[in-house]
Amino acid sequence: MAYRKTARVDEQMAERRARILKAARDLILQDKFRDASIASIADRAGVATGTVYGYFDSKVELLGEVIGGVSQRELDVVSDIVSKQAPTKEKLDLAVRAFVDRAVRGGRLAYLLIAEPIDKGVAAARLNYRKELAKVFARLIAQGVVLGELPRQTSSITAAALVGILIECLTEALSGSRTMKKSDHAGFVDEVATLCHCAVFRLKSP
Amino acid sequence: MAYRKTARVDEQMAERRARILKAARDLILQDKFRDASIASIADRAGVATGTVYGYFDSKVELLGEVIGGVSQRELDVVSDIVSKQAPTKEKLDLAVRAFVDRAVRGGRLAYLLIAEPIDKGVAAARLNYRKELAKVFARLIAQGVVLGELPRQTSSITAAALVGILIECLTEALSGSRTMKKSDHAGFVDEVATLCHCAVFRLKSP
Amino acid sequence: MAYRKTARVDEQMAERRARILKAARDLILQDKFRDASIASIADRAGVATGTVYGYFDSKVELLGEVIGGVSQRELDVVSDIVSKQAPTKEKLDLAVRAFVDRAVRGGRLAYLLIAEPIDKGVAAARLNYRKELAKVFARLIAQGVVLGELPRQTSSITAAALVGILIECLTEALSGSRTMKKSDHAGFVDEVATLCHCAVFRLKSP
Amino acid sequence: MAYRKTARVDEQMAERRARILKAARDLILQDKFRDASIASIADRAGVATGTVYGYFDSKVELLGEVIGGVSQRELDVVSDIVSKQAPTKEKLDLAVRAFVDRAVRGGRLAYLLIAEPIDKGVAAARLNYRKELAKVFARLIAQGVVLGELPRQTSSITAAALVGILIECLTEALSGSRTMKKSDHAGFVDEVATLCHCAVFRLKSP
DNA sequence: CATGAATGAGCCTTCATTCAT
DNA sequence: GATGAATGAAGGCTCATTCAT
Repeated sequence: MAYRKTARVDEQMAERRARILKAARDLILQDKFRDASIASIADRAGVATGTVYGYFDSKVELLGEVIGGVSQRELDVVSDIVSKQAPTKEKLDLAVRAFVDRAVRGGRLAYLLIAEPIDKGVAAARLNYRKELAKVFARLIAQGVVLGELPRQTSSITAAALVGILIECLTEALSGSRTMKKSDHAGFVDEVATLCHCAVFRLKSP
Repeated sequence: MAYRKTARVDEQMAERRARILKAARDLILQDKFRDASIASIADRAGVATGTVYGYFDSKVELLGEVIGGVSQRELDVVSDIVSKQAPTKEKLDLAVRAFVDRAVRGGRLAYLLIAEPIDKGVAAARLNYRKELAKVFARLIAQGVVLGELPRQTSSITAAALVGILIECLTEALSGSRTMKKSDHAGFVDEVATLCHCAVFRLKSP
Repeated sequence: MAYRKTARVDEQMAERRARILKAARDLILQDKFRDASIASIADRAGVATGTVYGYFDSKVELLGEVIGGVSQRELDVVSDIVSKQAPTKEKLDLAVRAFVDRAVRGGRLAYLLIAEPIDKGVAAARLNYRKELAKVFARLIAQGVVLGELPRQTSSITAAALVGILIECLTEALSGSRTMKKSDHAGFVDEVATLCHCAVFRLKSP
Repeated sequence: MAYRKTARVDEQMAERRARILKAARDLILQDKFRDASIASIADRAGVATGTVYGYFDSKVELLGEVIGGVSQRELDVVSDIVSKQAPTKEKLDLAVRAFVDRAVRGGRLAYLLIAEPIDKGVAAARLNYRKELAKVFARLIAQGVVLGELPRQTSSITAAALVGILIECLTEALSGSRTMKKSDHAGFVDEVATLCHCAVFRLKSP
């Protein structure tokens, strides 16, 4: 019985943890960072403010985990594609399209990871996300170079450029409250994919 | 005598204004945005807190001017180059190199314009900076397309991509406290310039 | 147990709320309005400044409730008397005497409602109090006129005059720190009652 | 020459003093007390903030003199009437009508002396005004009693009542932004005069 | 004596964090 | 472990007063 009780308690706690994280995520997405006070988060999660501190050491840690959580999924998707067996060119194209697609569908989520005013300690999580994303791309590029599929280049720089292209184009596209039409969407994705392709292959005009 | 007195006072006030701006800039660069309280800024500038309000209407305005001041110079430099009479390819190359050069020399200043946690009201100034920069590039690209020097493309998207490339590569390069060696510097600028070139000319590998 | 705990907590909170209100009232009565800063009030109530905001949304609301609380009781007393079935003359006499009596017993409290320097937002509560009191009297007078017990007159003007008589006489009597002797008290109440009577019946000397 | 220079300087200073007082009065009348900062007053008077302190020791003293100045004229008018040789009944009527008339014409001026939120130190001036006004009436009443023209009464109480009637009726009439029509005006003055008459003669209905 | 920029104490309010229950 | 009221430091801003020029 002790076992079952503990298990149930663990379950409850896990669920509570998740509820708090979700509440934080929701608030950040809806109301901008600045309104995501511990009080609001707790309220939305249906727990007491003090309870939050039973699951997270500080606000910074909580928000950091929110960013981290959101980021990880994006990273995983891209990372999975990169890990596949396929020509570099194809993998890049797939990865970029997947990323853009998710971001556009996710709406303001991309914005959150990029441009939103943000709490001091949380900035680290955000920067880390970019760094990780760049790492994944850097791996793909380095592979491509070694395999002779790509020209020589500093993979970290190109990777950063890819992240920059993705982020800035997405921010530009998503920053307004306007939603993209389906037709626009396809064209947009194509252009961004082209830009990334060109950045990686670096064919210069004479 | 009245004249000299006024002149001297004006001088002093201008200097004080500059001191306050510099104090704000320094604090932002060193200690992150969040520590740039009016009290700290005033303290660092060697004035009383109330004095700050004699020169700026609010904290947002002050920080906005810090960003704006830094931004404008960059924008002017790039804008001037774009306005010249020369082939698009050349102008782009010059503009990109000038921008990167200034950013690298400016040290962590570029970082300020890009990735730093930031006050709500100040975010506007920062976003505005990116938008303005993108506008300048968009103008250049649109011209190039009309003149037949560039392939058809959505100038606003490419422009955003250029901003992304510049900002992200610079952030990557400057984010650490490490300073770049001179030899690295040249190579770095070359690569970024190449990336921008490729983004604009969009030559795709078969 | 949960019940008792909650009950006890509620009790404590109610007591704290009362303590804060009392602290505010005391400060206002003793030290004039302007010294009733949130800090002083909190200090006097033995709580932290932030605590005040757990019970009141803003300073204006707190001070408003101080005034309102005091006022409402007075209004209720007078209003109840006016609502009774009795000759106008008698009801007026009772109401006036009740009001004066309470004010004299309440010490300098009446002063608070009348003449004390006051915070912008709170002024509304005070003016409102006078207006409400005047309304009650106006109702009584209008009734009296309709019933033929009083001569024709503009009830709102007479009502205002009654409020003026009450307030000014009370202020005069209470403004000093001196307390009224019992014998004086009776005479004072009689005179004020007479004044109100005359104002309402308006018998002019030839 | 020394003499003339001094005289001219004195003249200038007197004028400046007057300008500052007028500026303060105007601001108080137009913008409510709270907006009458030393800076605004100085600005409106066309002098530097520091200059104000050459003519008044403190803000409290300045505002006090504003109230005092306004009050004195009212007091003088009433006092003059009371000092005349005439039946008490007549003098009271004249005094009351003069006071009400001036107040109604003066617009918000009466309100200023009565109900406006007010600075700590200035309250004294305001209370003093009421006290002085009451004194004048008390003198009239005491005379009337001695002369056998009025019934026995506590002159200070009746005097306070008169002040209350005047102030409250005027506040009621002037508090709105509405201006009184000429016909209303006459009726209003008549009623207030009647109320004061009745308060003083105290003829009670059986 | 006039000037007006500088001063800095003081105000209201917010909110991450703690801790008695 | 959950609760949520209490805490109090910190923040942005105002303004009466001072003083070097």
